[in-house]
Amino acid sequence: MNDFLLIFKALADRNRLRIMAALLQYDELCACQLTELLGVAGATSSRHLAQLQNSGLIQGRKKGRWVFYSMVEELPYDFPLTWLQDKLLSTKDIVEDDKKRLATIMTESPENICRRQRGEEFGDAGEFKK
Amino acid sequence: MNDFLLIFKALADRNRLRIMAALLQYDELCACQLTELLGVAGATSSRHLAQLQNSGLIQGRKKGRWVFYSMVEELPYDFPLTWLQDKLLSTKDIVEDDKKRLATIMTESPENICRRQRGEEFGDAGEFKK
DNA sequence: TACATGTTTAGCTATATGACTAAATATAAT
DNA sequence: ATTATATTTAGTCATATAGCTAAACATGTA
Repeated sequence: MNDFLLIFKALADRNRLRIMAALLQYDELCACQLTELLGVAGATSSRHLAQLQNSGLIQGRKKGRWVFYSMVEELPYDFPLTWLQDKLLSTKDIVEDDKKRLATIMTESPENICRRQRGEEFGDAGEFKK
Repeated sequence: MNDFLLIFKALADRNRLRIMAALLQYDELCACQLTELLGVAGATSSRHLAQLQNSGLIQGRKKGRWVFYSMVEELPYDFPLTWLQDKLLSTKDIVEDDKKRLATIMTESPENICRRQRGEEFGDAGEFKK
């Protein structure tokens, strides 16, 4: 298949761009933190992460039960990450709200995030529109 | 809506990347030449061109009955066109065959291409209308 | 061992996308 | 004006994609 095309397909989704923006701000984030950021089901966020990983842009590092994701250092096709970072982080409608959400998420332990996600699997406080 | 995302969506399709590659090799190409290159229905290629144009990467110039497409000079979000050109034109499975096809197409007049396309609307072999 | 927990995979559904044909539009030629 | 022609839009269909829940997997803990 076509690796070059995979890069654009990986970036052609709003939630995956949000993941990229998050990983461009923090060296490493675990799956549950990114799930919390996106506000989607864990399975959904996992699929997005798999697609980004498959494109060669991000990598996952397993540490016990957690998987920490980060940008790949040696990017495929010399992908211009600096440009992406510059534009992504200054594009309001994608990451502005996420910056605050991320800051909050980083103050919590992954354990607490995961615990809350488990608890919220069914009916949280109605904040589940989509 | 999100313009930045539109760029990646525009590039997340093999046929649209083929169009980009073609326009990175030739200053201007008319719709029928690009249709001929892709080997799809004229309507299909027209929709791809519209999407690329809507993303801000290419532009169309009307000249009589023909519409000539070309890259936009002032690209949105400082899109790194040099990088795209470099990688796209050296990625075999996308453009290698197209380079020869394009060279052939350029030896013909748009009129002939359009005439053949009309004739080939139904079944390409043997259907010699007029 | 058994259980708990973080993540992924499987299976499903709704929407988005890309392909086609036919009709509509815009412009040139007669 | 009428016809021809290049392109776009409308309408349809099949496939791809993104979301969900539930089950499976992998690993830590009792």
